[in-house]
Amino acid sequence: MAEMPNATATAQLFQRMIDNVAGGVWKAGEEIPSERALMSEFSASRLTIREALSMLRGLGVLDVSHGRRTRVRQVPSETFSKLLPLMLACGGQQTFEQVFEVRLALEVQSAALAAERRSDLQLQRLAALVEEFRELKLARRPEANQSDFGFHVEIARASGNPLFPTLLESLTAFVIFAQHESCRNDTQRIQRAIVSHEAIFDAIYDCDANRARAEMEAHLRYSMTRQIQDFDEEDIAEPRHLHEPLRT
Amino acid sequence: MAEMPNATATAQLFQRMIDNVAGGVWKAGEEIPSERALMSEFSASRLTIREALSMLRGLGVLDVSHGRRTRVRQVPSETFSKLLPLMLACGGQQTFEQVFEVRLALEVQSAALAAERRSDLQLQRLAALVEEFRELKLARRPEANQSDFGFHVEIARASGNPLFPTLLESLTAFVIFAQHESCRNDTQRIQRAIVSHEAIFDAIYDCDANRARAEMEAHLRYSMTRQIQDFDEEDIAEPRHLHEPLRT
DNA sequence: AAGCGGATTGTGGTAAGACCAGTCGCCAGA
DNA sequence: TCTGGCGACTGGTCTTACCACAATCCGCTT
Repeated sequence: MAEMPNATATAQLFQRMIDNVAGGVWKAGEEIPSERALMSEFSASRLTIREALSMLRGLGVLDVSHGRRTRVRQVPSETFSKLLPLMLACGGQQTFEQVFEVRLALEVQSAALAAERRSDLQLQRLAALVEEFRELKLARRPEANQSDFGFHVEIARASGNPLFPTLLESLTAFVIFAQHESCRNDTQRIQRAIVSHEAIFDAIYDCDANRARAEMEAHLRYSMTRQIQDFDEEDIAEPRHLHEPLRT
Repeated sequence: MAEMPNATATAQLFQRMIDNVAGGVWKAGEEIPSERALMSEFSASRLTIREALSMLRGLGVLDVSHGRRTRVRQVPSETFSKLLPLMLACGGQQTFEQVFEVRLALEVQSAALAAERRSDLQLQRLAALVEEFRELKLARRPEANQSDFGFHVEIARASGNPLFPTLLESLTAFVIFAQHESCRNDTQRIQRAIVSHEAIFDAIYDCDANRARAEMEAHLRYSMTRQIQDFDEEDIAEPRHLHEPLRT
């Protein structure tokens, strides 16, 4: 299938292992052979095996811990969270807006889908999150951002397409800590945020895809401009702190 | 910055190196110290250093080759391409439709942005791709699919946001080989595909974001339904071949 | 017979040392 | 001045050994 005779042994192994995962030979959630076993299977030294495994581990594909067998991760989505800051560090500037644009594309679509497909249970969860957000936000608690995030992810989940919440989580993990630094909490913004969430919820409640789309877009565009504005005001001197490592 | 005393030495090193990259200590495009030097800097054996470096390499952050010093990659965006198939393989039963839905979200948005931001050079390239696609498609050449793909990516590129082409390439690489299997080339479809491309191009030419959005959505929705239809007809028995390893 | 605890076995984690193979730069010879 | 080769880097790979952790099994105790 793939010929790469002039690549290093580690790189070849890495590729073969990727094929094993992508091709379903190593299934998600299951154990892969031990390093000693892989040595004979791939005819390589343990070091080389471990290097290739490390690359997989860096990608978040493998779940490897001391004493236990190594397993294939079920959902390596948080890799995006690790990767995005690095991409942004290596890439160019103006990346904050770029992430937001992608987020807009995904969320507008997922809101519309959620309006069409949401289950009653998901509706209940959304209602609870709207309420929680309102209370936290009015109390000016910092957890409001987390709740905000949860609301958006829950909508993505309600779209019925697991790719949306996965991608959204990765993108938002990058954005979220910037919020808690720079989000100014004047009364007007708080009100607007709460009302927006309610409007989005209502549209999904009514199964009105177009309204959900429009409300979500309005909500995101507003908060995007606000945050970029705050960001520019406060962090002109040192924009790099955007790239601090992310914690969950 | 980050305390993790009970993690493995490799994991700690990995994190510290990530911090170095994200924090700008190791700048993009520049060389990092040699492995022997890192040994004393981080007080670890070369093996441990190399494992951590391998993880970075797996993430596409480092450009390391034999004999030369290791450098920080400028744009590790293609990591997404490696990662997405793996995510899809690990995530479960993603279907064509789900991938297509995400693609729709991204492409509709990027078409609108392209209409607002496209440069003249990009417009020329798009015009050439429209023409190329028409000729290949009318001749029923299989390269038409590649050209089709190129047209869509070029639009994403014209959005001015590099995340769009990156994500789109990853998603489409996943879908594309299914096309050349199942794409039926009756005259009606060929005509419609060509006209759609031209309509999208015209909207971008006119800088009409709304029309670009609408045309792109119509185009994708149509081809999505057609392909899913063909797909279901032919491949009911074995939908998993979606997960075959991907080649460029 | 059933429950429990420690020894055994297997796993990944780390170390040190050695050698191979590319790459680059310096320096001597043409 | 140019050019070739030699040497000093670099990363790539292997070997061997030992440590730490986890699970498992077996024999002891109850």
